[in-house]
Amino acid sequence: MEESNELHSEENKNSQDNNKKRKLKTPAQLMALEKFYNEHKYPTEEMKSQLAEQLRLSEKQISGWFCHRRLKDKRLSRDETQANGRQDRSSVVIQDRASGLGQDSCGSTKHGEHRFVDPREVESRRLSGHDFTAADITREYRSHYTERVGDMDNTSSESSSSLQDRLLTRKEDPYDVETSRYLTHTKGMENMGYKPSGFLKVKGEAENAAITAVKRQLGRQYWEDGPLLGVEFDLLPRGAFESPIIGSGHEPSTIGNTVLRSPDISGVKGQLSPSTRYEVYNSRLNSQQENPSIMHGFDLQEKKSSKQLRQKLTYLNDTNSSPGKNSSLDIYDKPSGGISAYNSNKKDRMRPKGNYGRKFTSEQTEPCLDEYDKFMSPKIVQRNEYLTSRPSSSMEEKFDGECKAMKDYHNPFRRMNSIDEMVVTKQARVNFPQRDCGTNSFAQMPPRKNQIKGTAMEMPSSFSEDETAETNSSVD
DNA sequence: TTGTGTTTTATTGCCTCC
DNA sequence: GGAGGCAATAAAACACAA
Repeated sequence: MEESNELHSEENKNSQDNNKKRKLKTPAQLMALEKFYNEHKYPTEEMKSQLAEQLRLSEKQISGWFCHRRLKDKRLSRDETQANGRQDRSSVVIQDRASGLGQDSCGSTKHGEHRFVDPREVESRRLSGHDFTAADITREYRSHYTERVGDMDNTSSESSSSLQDRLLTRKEDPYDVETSRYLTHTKGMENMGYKPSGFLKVKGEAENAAITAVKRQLGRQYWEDGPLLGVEFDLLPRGAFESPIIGSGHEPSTIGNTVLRSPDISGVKGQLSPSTRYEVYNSRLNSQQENPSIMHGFDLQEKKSSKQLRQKLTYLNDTNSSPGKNSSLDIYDKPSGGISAYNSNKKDRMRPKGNYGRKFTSEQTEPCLDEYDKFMSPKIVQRNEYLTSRPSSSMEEKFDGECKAMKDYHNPFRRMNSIDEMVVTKQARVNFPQRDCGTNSFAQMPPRKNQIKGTAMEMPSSFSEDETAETNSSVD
């Protein structure tokens, strides 16, 4: 009895100690959470549960993280609003569109000031009245409002969710594909009990109609793809983005024959959190890529460079890895000189910062190659290979195949649907045993049907052939 | 090495909705 | 009343400059 009490007190003590000290999320967990947050600001209970299980966190932690993440969004939103307080409405819209953080889709019903239009409204409309599949919704999200939703959704507002989503690289970011696939998997959605929550919960159709009406009114003031409110922007002079950075501490990196210049990220590198940096990096790149009008001054080479630059940055954002590292712990805990050529001086050197550079306690174990890491890893290697020395075609094929298989293989929340899928999964395990992480649910993820071969699978279906060819040519 | 500032995480209380 | 969410707060972890 005494022994038992002792044991209990010991456990309590341990648990208290464990609870007392906050534990930092591992980079992989953060990335997964961020990615998930980009897709679902208000995850359902089941989603949280799944996420918690897969990230080896408690549901409480998950809930708390999402809560704080939303607060962070809101705070950023407020800051941006204050910083741009003098801007007129149109400018605010511009800023909102560009920053991706200008709006918050706070689910609270008591914060009317933040009641901006949210993708969940679209979601709400669809879920409430129309028989759209989850894939449709996902396409809607994934296309980042390139499809005009009533000619206003992409102009009047986008939530930080969708914008952050947009901020994330879509072609390169493996999470993107992965979570997207999760979203597109209707069955998975059903399994997850996908349903509107939070903000969406309290939004009735009448409200949607009202908001939509406002959005329409606002939206009409904008051109579909052009400047706002009739403001003409001068085309950027040719080479405007070719500022002579050389010699100013930003050393260009060379990939093949293409010179990549480090983006002007020194200003944001200083104090931004990992996630924020992640957003900023991508927003800067995506802001160029998303808006075709900005591309006026770009010739093909520049576009090419931009793509490669983005790819490089994505690589930098996703990892601080060195080649050959498979585990996320390796990736994040041991930043190596693999990118030293890119950041040579001290000020701009790409060192891990924030959580990316944080040490993790010994008891804080990384989820054993959760789906994100597992399937990210090959790409990391691929990118690194690509950046340091162009991979041989066989290398490419190898990684390509691996990536494809891994992406198909490690699809979170997907469940076995058929024997065929199980067979394929088994095959995938044989192909990539080193990434098989035991009986983790992710390890049982069946491959995806309708696999797309090669790099094309990394692209949203909305991408044109030209872009596909272009991307391929950039690789060439 | 140290002090300071920032970010992240955990906790608590309150509010709203069902 | 319970669940879910937001806001405020404290504290830990980290970055950075002196």
